[in-house]
Amino acid sequence: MKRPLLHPTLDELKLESILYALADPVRLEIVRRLVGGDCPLNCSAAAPQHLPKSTQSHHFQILREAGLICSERRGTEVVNTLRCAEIEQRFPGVLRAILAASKPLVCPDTQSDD
Amino acid sequence: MKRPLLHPTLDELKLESILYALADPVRLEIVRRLVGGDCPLNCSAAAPQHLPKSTQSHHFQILREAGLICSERRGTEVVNTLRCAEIEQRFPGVLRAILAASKPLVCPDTQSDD
DNA sequence: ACGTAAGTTCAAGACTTTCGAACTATTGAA
DNA sequence: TTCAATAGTTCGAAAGTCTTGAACTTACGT
Repeated sequence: MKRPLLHPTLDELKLESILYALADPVRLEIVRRLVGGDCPLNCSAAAPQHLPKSTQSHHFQILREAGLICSERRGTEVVNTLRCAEIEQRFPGVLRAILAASKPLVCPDTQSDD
Repeated sequence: MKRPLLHPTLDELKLESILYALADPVRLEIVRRLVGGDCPLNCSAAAPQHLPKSTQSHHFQILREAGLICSERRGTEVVNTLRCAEIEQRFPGVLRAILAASKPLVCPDTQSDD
């Protein structure tokens, strides 16, 4: 039995849930892939390869319920988009800064190496 | 037996750990109190009242190990400061945006935009 | 030395996460 | 329409994390 895909409204977004959702490396990677491309991705395409499907489903539920992504059933798949603008409106700068920080672009002359 | 208070270096900071630490309402509140005042606070003063001490200790450990706070023993207490500048250096804008978003300030025009 | 105050450690129960197995729903082909 | 394949969901169990009371440590003041 598939439940409807529920999305919180702008009002219902909680900063803590968003941070929690982004605190997991797998979920952060999913979000990065969604922000990267312009077109919506299905779950398997947005998730890292070889992630068990049950785990994948769990991660997407957390992202959706935190309000980070919008998921729509399209036939047999679920296509996902980042709720970028809404989150930016509610929590200005947060998602942007996190996404910027999440890519430690290895620029050997600007970064001190480890 | 009390273990030494270990702090990650700048290099060792992980974005995920920082987000995870801030994703808990109690810990976010602690961080807010630390950023609010200029002087370091001991654990009991920084934590919400009536929080069991074992829970408090656990939360401070998570904050410290994520690199968000610096804790120093001062006699019988542990005084804590936010590692604001360091985190800003490593993950620009992240902590600032989260703190700004965490308090829906009554005067929205006083917020500096990034 | 004693009592007090501030934190820490430990252990147990509650809760969460992960993942295989079984399941559902939609599509496309025969 | 029936069948197989595909994309996700649900369930259940094992492993892990969180919360908290109780017992402990450490430092301070008297």
